Amino acid sequence: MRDQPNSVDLLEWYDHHARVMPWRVGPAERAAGIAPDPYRVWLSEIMLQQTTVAAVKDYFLRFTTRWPTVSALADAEDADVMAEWAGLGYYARARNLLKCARVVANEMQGKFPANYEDLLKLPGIGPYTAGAVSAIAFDRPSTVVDGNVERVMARLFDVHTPLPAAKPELTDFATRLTPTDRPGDYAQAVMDLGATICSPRNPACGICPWREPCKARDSGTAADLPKKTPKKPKPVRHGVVYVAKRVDGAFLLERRPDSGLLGGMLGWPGSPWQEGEIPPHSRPIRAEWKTLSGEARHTFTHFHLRLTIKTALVPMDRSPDTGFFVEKTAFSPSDLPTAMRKAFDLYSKS
DNA sequence: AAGGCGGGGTT
DNA sequence: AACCCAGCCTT
Repeated sequence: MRDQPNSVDLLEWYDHHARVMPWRVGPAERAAGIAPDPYRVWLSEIMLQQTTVAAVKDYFLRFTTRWPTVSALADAEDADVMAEWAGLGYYARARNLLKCARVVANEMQGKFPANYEDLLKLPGIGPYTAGAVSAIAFDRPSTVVDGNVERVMARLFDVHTPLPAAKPELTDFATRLTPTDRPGDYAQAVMDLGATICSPRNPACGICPWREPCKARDSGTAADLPKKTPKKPKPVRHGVVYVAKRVDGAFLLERRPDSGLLGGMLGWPGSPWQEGEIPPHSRPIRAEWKTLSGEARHTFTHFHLRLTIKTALVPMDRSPDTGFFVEKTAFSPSDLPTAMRKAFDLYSKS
């Protein structure tokens, strides 16, 4: 009879192969009694939602340098936090990040709750993040189920049910494997295993600490798991944005509404975006508009976008119908979400 | 239960 | 150009 997967085997592997990351307290440090800072664990886990480690690194370092504590972040201006988050995507995370920081700073004396249920109540914290913060920051035996863990469980137990229907079953397997000894290291170990050895495409089964008990390795189906229900094709939407430069170098921008696409972010004023023809709309300021050749292309979660860019140079004394001028010294393209930054890049090269 | 919500990487 | 990855919230 084949052995069951064993958390001790995984932890032994993790002790030698843990990835080094700016927010992580490694196994040796933890064994020496060094506890992680819950603020840094929480911030990193919010940033890591749907986002790779490589993309998060620089953002994490900038955020923690500028706002070293949850109270410092709670006192920040909304616009500063949104600008610092620009380019990382899923901007509701940044709005919820601030909401959460203010609850923790103002109602919890700057201390994050340690248990899963209380963490789950906070804005932007769902089942995954509640488990991750509870396990990693407070060494509680919470079960952590992210995409890596789903993949590892699907392979270990050869689950062929497609996601997301398989989620409860995979969570159940993950729960039964979670140890009470070193739960924080274990949570990071399963995710590291999924990110390195048990990777989506070419799993390195030959060097996997769980190769013996892995049912999918047994049956040769590892690389085909987990199954996923097919996704819908993305339609193409079209729109116009207006890049107005005042003669002193200031640019005309608008603050997008908090709800919806790119919510709370700066952007160029423009038309709505839709399939087919560009809908009727009004220009943000009276000027002689010229249309640039070419389009800025960007793909969102559920559609492709093609933006036509119109530009104008406007005199000092003219006031906009929409938006506000941002002084030359205060404007930075890196404050814009990527779609808007691409539009600016096209304008810059014209 | 289903769909909205980014961006980067790989093929 | 098409495909892959993937957690929280709202509806």
